[in-house]
Amino acid sequence: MKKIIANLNKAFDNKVRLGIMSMLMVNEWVDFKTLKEMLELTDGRLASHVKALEESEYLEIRKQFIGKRPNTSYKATTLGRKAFSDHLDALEALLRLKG
Amino acid sequence: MKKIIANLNKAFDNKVRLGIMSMLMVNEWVDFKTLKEMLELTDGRLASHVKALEESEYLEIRKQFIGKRPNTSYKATTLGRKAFSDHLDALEALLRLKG
DNA sequence: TAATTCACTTTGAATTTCAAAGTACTTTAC
DNA sequence: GTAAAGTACTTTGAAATTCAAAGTGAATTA
Repeated sequence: MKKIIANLNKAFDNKVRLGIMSMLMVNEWVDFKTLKEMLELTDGRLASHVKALEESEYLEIRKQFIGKRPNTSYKATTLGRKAFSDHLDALEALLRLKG
Repeated sequence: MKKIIANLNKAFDNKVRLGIMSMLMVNEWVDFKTLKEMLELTDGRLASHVKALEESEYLEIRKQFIGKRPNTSYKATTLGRKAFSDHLDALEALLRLKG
């Protein structure tokens, strides 16, 4: 009857990071602009959170040019997917106290 | 295709508060000591988070004596249940991007 | 009478979060 | 040809959050 909240990952206690990871669970690569628009964020706020996730090695970055314009995309790493999935399991377990 | 994370409630981005609310969704009244043990928290940490939830009017407090010992219990208010439930719906919606 | 229980409050430091502004380079519009 | 807009940041600094640790006070059991 222990470890009720211990398995919740601190990396995902923030809305923005939850949102980013959710998007990246569905779509392989999502670019900066799309994330920014979908999650309704400022540049700085998004940049800081992808940076945090990158430092945890939960996502990887690809920089390229589309035409002449820079384009930066993000993808969840295997580690990131695992961590997020574990977090969701922990959340579910928490709520399964209900049943 | 908007409001992906806007409906997530800031009050529940913290593990401890998630844990407290989860317990209170299942059990009408839960006392301080039980919460503390179940969630493996220090007195101060638990006290600060129940205080925050109380200030949001998400839970109510009942103080009584059991025998000669003080006993403090908490219960989710209707507002709290609604807020938590909405938060979970928002979480679900977020993850339903998947399907 | 000393230690323990219960439920806190206070303090202070560390961490986190965020808006705002700045950077740098490119491209499109006028 | 210059001004505005696009892309993807970084920096700065202030505010908010989080937490451990220690203190409080009243009662109780050893």
